[in-house]
Amino acid sequence: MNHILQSGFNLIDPVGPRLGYMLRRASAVMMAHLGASLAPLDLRPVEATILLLIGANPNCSQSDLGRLLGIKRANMVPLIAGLVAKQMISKSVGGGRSHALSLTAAGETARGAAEKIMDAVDGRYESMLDPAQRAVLDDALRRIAAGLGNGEE
Amino acid sequence: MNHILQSGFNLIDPVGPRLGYMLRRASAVMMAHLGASLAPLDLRPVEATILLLIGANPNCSQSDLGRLLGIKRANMVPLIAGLVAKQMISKSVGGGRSHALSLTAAGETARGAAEKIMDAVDGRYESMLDPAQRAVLDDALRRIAAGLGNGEE
DNA sequence: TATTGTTATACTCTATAACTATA
DNA sequence: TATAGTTATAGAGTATAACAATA
Repeated sequence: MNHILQSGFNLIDPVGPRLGYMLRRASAVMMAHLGASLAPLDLRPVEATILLLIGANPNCSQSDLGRLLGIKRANMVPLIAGLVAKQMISKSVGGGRSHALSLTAAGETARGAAEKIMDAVDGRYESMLDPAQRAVLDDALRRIAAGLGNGEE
Repeated sequence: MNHILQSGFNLIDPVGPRLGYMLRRASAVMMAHLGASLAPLDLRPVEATILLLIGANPNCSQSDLGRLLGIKRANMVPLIAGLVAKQMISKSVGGGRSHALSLTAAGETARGAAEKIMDAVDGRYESMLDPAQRAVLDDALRRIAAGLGNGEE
């Protein structure tokens, strides 16, 4: 087990302390953890998210989901088709050309299991912070995600 | 300009308040902003990062960079080749089979410009927070990125 | 033998353009 | 005409396997 010194170079990291890269790395760590935790359900994070969303919004359309998740219409097609193939969601006729999406019994079971896993993963990281820190983190992330208030640039 | 009501459905969002998804969205917003801001330099965020890293660590190898950035050896090849093609970095002989990477004059110019842009983007978001909030955010992101202290799972 | 650089390949995610169907 | 779903396609990003070169 002597693979600690794998290189003759110990790099100085000028980007590690930057906000943008810290966000990126923290996000990647949590997403990787979530992905590994959902793997036993044969669900990716985006699929679990869609199950939770349809559960909370029965009869929504896949375009509705795409808008909320920032996923283009065209890219929703294989996602929804995959969950239909797994018999977790079903389509019925909706207004216009849209479909009304709902969870099947198996889909509701998967949604419940996925929610439990997502709660557990979030909980593991939230437990590293005290309530005051969590409140500050929440507020900061919300403001960053909302983008720059005025100028779009 | 009446494209406010683009759908008959206003979705409830059960994943929006989750830590993992807030991190992901905040990261995506900042990365998109950084990408757009670097575009005039014809540099992607990962290329700008590599320029900063080589500037801080002259004569490092591309495997060193890959290890620090979490990019596989095989995927470093086109990245480094692209920056060599842009005449921003150059390779000289290193130990073993490795190359010693360094910035050309044009690369040093680009590195300086990229650093200024990265400072500006980070600054725009950091200015939305007071110093106490920034300190809490930094600490929280660092701990999340470090992963779970003990059990890997 | 271990490490580096390299090629080839595949899979996911994302983006655009174009087409069809429906209110 | 505007919206929804679909198809095809192209570009990043990332992963693995295999190979050559070098200490």
